[in-house]
Amino acid sequence: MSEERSLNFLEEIVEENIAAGVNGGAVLTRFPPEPNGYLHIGHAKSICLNFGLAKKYNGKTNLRFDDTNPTKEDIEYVDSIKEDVKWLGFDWANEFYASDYFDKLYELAVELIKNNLAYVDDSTAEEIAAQKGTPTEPGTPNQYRSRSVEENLQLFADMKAGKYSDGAKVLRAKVDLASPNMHLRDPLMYRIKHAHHHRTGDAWCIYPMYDFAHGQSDAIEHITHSVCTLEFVPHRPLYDWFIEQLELFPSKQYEFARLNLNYTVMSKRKLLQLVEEKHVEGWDDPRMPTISGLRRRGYTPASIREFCDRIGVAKRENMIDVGLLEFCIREDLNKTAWRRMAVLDPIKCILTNYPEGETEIMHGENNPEVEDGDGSREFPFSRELWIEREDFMEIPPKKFFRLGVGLMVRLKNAYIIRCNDFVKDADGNVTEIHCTYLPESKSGNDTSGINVKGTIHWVSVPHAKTAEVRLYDRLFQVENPQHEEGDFKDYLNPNSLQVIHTAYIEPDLANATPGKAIQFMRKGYFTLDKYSTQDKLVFNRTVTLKDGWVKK
RNA sequence: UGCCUGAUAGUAUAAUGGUAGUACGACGGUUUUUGGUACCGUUUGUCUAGGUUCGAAUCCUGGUCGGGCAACCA
Repeated sequence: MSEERSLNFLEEIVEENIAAGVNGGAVLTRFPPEPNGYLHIGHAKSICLNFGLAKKYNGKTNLRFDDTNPTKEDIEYVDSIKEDVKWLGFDWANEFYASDYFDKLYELAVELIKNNLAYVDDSTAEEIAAQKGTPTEPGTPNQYRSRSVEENLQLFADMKAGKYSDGAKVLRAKVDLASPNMHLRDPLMYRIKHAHHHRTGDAWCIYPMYDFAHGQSDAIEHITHSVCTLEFVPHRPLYDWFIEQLELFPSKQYEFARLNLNYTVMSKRKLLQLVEEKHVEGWDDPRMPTISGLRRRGYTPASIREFCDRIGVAKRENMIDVGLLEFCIREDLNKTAWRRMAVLDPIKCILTNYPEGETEIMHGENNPEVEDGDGSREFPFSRELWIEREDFMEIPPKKFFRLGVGLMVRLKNAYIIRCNDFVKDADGNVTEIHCTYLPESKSGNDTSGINVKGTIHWVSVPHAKTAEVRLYDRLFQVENPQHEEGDFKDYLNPNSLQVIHTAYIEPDLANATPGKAIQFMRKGYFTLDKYSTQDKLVFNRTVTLKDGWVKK
């Protein structure tokens, strides 16, 4: 806990409420996803907020599925959402579904009809839209608005009984057709949908709308602080209206600005499109901003929570730089990831003065950030090594602390070598580098007295294992694809995935497991892909290391 | 141009009438067997015009700019 950290506006509201004794000082929040897609980093902000607020003030949080539209929802999404929330590290007090309340909601609707505050309307969707007027012109009542309570009661019962086809009738709240707030112009409460629901099956053919389900569900559960995003601000008067008319538990709605991350999209509709049109592998493609994508990419729950904490909460529209997310994962992984060596773009380096056929065992600590190195591992050294192609230059510029003819570097956890020569093929590509090693410079008992600026990673040729390595870059080429002209998909980054089919890795890496982060020294943080096999290891790059080396 | 809502360094976020601060970024340096990490330093800001006040990022008025609202979606 950082001392003297100032409160965000939601915490201020909660503290004021507690001080004033509202609801006896209780704090009960909820996280209310619709099970129509996978959770993304924006949901993580909401999850951290709702669970965090409750935890801070000794309250609880319910997980409630807002499952009032059976045609878009599926049990697959329910399962993934539960998995993701748990993975993020949160436990809900209760698992509820808006569909649990269908009977109760029906009763409440009947109550409104009895109080002459709701009516059955036979108009088509188009007619209703036209009769609602425009933002500058008031709506006009139709003939159905004045139906008697008895008739409405009967018609609504008939709607429930399945006497009408989809779209034939709706139930509307009788609020104010002239309201400057469009949401108050007799909003729909129920529509007819002869559709199978993933939980209630075929028990219902009428389903409540968001505005007549969400607030009522909050009230039924005695949610004290119903936290949602800014686009629901205009719904709040209606949220309050229903609760007042029905004299329910006084849940209150508060709104914050949703998370926007640059170089990606966050709307479920757009993410669904990317999946369906195969621009990505699936919801858990490591380039996706989904929780499952981030998990597969190698992000940790702690790093995502830290990110949500750092971005703060306010009511102002924001665009967070993805660099902050990357900072959070680097910060976490630097302290936990074991260091290993892997050569992604190999070139052969031959130590001409090292005996052929000889092998030495070298040692390296798992993580220098941890006391005693978090243990160590062994790896073989020999005459022929794979090194990174970019660690050699034919004509090295000033301050190039790597290899070039006449230059010396330290091989990590091994010897200092000097580059003497190199071999080119017919096309002018460098194919081999010839070096000599300094026998007295071995790591651990270096008596050479020589200091070199650069240290490079390497893997012994005869001992190396191979793996496929996937390098990910931002999904889009522009900061805000949604804001650009035309189709957002026109702005996809064609190089968001680079596959390296054969990278050479040190033998110990055969023991990698998905979710366990590894730092390929000098290259970045990686994790084994969830679909990797023993026969073909696949590593995903979570994030690069910060690179302070600027080429000129 | 009806209603709602917001505006503080490049990006976020504090300061709640009393010294505009913090983080990320960028730039420079020290340390380093990762050009990583760590540490140190530098950098840049109150949308605008008035008003109230000893004093305004904060309160008031006008303007400007951004976001949202007219789904039988949530």
